[in-house]
Amino acid sequence: MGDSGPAGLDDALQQLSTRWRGIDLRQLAYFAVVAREGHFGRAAVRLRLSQPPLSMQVKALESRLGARLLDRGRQATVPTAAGWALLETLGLLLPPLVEGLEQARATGRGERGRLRVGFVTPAGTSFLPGFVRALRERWPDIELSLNEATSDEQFVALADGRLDAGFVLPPAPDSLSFRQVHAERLVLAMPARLAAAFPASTLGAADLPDEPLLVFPREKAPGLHAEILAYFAAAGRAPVIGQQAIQMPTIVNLVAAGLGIALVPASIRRSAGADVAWRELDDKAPRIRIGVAWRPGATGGPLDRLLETLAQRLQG
Amino acid sequence: MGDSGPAGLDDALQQLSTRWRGIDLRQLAYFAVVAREGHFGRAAVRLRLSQPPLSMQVKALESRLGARLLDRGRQATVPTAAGWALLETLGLLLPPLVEGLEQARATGRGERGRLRVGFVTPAGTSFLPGFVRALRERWPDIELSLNEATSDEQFVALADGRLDAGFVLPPAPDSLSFRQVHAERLVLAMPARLAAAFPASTLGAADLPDEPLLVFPREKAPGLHAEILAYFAAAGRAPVIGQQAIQMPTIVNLVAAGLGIALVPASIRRSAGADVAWRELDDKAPRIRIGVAWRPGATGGPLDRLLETLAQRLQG
DNA sequence: TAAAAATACTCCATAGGTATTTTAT
DNA sequence: ATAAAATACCTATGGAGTATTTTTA
Repeated sequence: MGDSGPAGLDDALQQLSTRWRGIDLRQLAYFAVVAREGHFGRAAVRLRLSQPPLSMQVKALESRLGARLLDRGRQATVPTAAGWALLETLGLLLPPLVEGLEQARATGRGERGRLRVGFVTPAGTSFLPGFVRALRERWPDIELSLNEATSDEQFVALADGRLDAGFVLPPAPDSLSFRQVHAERLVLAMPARLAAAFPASTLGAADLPDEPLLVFPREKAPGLHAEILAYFAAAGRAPVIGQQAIQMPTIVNLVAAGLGIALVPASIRRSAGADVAWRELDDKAPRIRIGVAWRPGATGGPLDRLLETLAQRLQG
Repeated sequence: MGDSGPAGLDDALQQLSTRWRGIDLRQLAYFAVVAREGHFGRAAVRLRLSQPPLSMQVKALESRLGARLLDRGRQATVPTAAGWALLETLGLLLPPLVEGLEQARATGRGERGRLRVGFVTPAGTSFLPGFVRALRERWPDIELSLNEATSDEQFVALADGRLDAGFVLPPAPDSLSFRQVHAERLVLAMPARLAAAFPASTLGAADLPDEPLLVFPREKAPGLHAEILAYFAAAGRAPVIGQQAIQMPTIVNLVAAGLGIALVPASIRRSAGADVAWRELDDKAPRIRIGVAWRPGATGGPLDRLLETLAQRLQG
């Protein structure tokens, strides 16, 4: 037998299967109820059984323990010294035991446990905070560990089992399950010096400033990369690709520094300064899509509760 | 149901008899052994039963808990998250539970508990220290509370249930059980100024100095009082009764102060100074007898162990 | 003597045994 | 292909029920 785990457990198991063979929770609970009621008959009612079997079970417990536990009197049935001792033990141990059973059940249903969740920056600035709050409220015993990472990093971590779920940009590899959970329009970020030259509040692909385009590296977000370039191409344009950056805030900072323009999620505007001017884009502009990815075989735990809560929020 | 005792116990009992009905220690132990072995077959051997019933019991536990506890694999059977959670609970709670069963049994056999014991001064200076040491060594879980008191005070306390056993001077009331455990010869204590006049090392009742006799009050120790006077009477003497005192050391001090002579237990000599001279007494001298008294109905607990240990010391 | 618990006896649910099949690597 | 666990089926222990007796204040 292994030597991990609590040292006393093996001993206790040994004792339970030899010396205390036959003593079970039912008998202990029966005794405890009689002791607290001080009356076999009322205890039997409480336990939903008739009095004789209750007497017999308590007697069996006394016999197996080798000690009389109750003093049967005409007016009252009171614990003996041994009975008080046992009652004290039970009072200390049965509540946490019941709690432990409940926790095991909750863990089995995925209502308790640890979830390692990755997310890309745009998720962190848009729907994720609200979702995390909702999940914590619904399942307070699920412990979340959140880690910001790019989509491709998350795909590897998911495949390795270092991550349970990831909020990523599509497309996800075929080996992973994926479900879209969020879509957000893109807006144009341009250096403030261009604001006067582009007064319109909404621009189309044809109207955009002829500046270097700052984008995510293709390999980090192939989907988004391709969609943005397709938007330009549809208007017959092939923008110069400027500096690449793997964080949305970095891209906005580069725009502020005047290095080019960028199409970024609308939610990023909050965190930008006055050096950046913003314009809406027309309906043909791509939307940034975020979804959750997970290993198909990893369900059955807290991940199910996450997906379930996610689905409920999408409907509601 | 009463409101005394641990608040959570009633809840736990309720849960055990409804929600977790049917879950018993046997099933929990079976699961724990399988989890620790990582193998149904070996666990079955360890538990002295065949593999199928073990599988069925674990399955029944899983079903009642509503959670799968073990991942059955070709090479190894490992706990699921729920299994680990339950195993942790069991590791924490089963050892103290087994301990509690053992303590209840020990309490029932009187091998554990509190004993309130009274004793008269001569007992405290003679055999009691050794006996207490022996009792503590044999039954370390019996907690002794020792109180010095006169015999008649102890008789009242024993009858009232404020004392479990008392080391007293006979005779004990008929309502109490009594067994003699110690007898000790008496010696003569006389003021040092008389030493030269009584050079013999052993004296008889007829030879004793004609000084006031210092004794216990008759009502505090009627047996001893009567025996001492009978010793004098047998030699045709009727000594003057001097100052009375209810403590042996006090009597010896009075002798030292020159107020008279006294017949006291030999063991008291250790605690006396140089102002007292000692003489042995002849064979007709009474002996001080000390015995243990107890309420006849109070047996069945640690008192039995005390009487038993006492009996063993008298034999050995 | 009357309330409370213990005993007598019956029934059936279920724990455990043996033989066999299914599963998973 | 093979070890491991699950399933099928049987037997018997013992838990729970009703009726009754014994105990005790």
